Amino acid sequence: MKVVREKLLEWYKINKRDLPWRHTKDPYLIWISEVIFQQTRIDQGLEYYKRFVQRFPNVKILAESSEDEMLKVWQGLGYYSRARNLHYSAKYIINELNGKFPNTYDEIIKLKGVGPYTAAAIGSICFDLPTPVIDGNVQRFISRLFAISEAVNTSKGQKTISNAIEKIFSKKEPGDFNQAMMEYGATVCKPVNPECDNCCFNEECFAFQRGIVNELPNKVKANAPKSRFLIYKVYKRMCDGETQYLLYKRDNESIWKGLYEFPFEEFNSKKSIEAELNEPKSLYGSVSHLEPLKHQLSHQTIFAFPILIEFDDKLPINVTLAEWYSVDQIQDLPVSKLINSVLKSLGVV
DNA sequence: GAAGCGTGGAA
DNA sequence: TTTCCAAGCTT
Repeated sequence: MKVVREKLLEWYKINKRDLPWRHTKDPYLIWISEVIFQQTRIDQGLEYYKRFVQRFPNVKILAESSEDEMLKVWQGLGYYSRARNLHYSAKYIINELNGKFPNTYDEIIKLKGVGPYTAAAIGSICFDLPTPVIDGNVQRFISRLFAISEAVNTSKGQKTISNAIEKIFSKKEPGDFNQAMMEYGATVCKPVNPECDNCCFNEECFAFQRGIVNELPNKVKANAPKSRFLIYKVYKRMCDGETQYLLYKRDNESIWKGLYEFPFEEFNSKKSIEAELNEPKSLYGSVSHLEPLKHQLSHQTIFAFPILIEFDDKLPINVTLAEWYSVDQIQDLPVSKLINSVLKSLGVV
């Protein structure tokens, strides 16, 4: 297996993509890059990485930023708990660790939002710790190389992958080796249409030898997303000559926590929403229907029916914790893709 | 251990 | 159009 290790390292040194975080060993910058690219493709996150480290170039500046501002930079990237955990951990590093980034696996993994993968990545890249990473790329590359048919998204399958990595892992160059496995999985040993014609491991790859490359990795299938039906209530008013909208910050919910949105009411079917919308009523002002939106999440399908409720005066609205924001103020509020679509249809953004 | 957490691109 | 997937972590 020594030959696999050396071929992979050699391949990486020649073929690695030129990416911003590959020019540094600053644990702060590596940390940011690793968290941004959790469950996220390079194409999708690259500009976010550049913006994030430009705005928050070190852990102190991140720790001193406001949550809203940091979430605004993260807006559109998804999995917002990553951003909130970064912020929390930055304050922890400044306040509890005297600003010194932890340099052992056990200390690194204590950071909120840092799990086995990210701790191993930071440790190996920044501190030469001999800790193998296991991400989606590695699971695919290793399961094919060793023809492992166990489901990789189970603890048993993870253990098998982990044992297999030990056979080829380089403790001498752990950072490069870890990145090499991931880079190979991302660019050659791809999920669909892997480039076996262009692969230097045809002789060593058990899946290739057996003709089962496209059957691996094996995974336990995810559940089908559940449908949700929401009416978003867009309250709009003129106040002192400026247009204002009523929004609130999601503090207690799990999804989109920390982001702002319009108050909503949930229904259990599209039919019940249509019945509600067809019922003519005007409590405080004129009501008009905005463009319905379908928003696909990994685990939910949201059917959103925004309605615009325009006020003639300053009648108070009793919505918990919601506040009026001017169009200018809304530009700085972090919002989900879905709410951003509603704001676009209103011409606010 | 299983479910929840975003978004966008590819097939 | 639908499905899968992408440098995972938390509860």
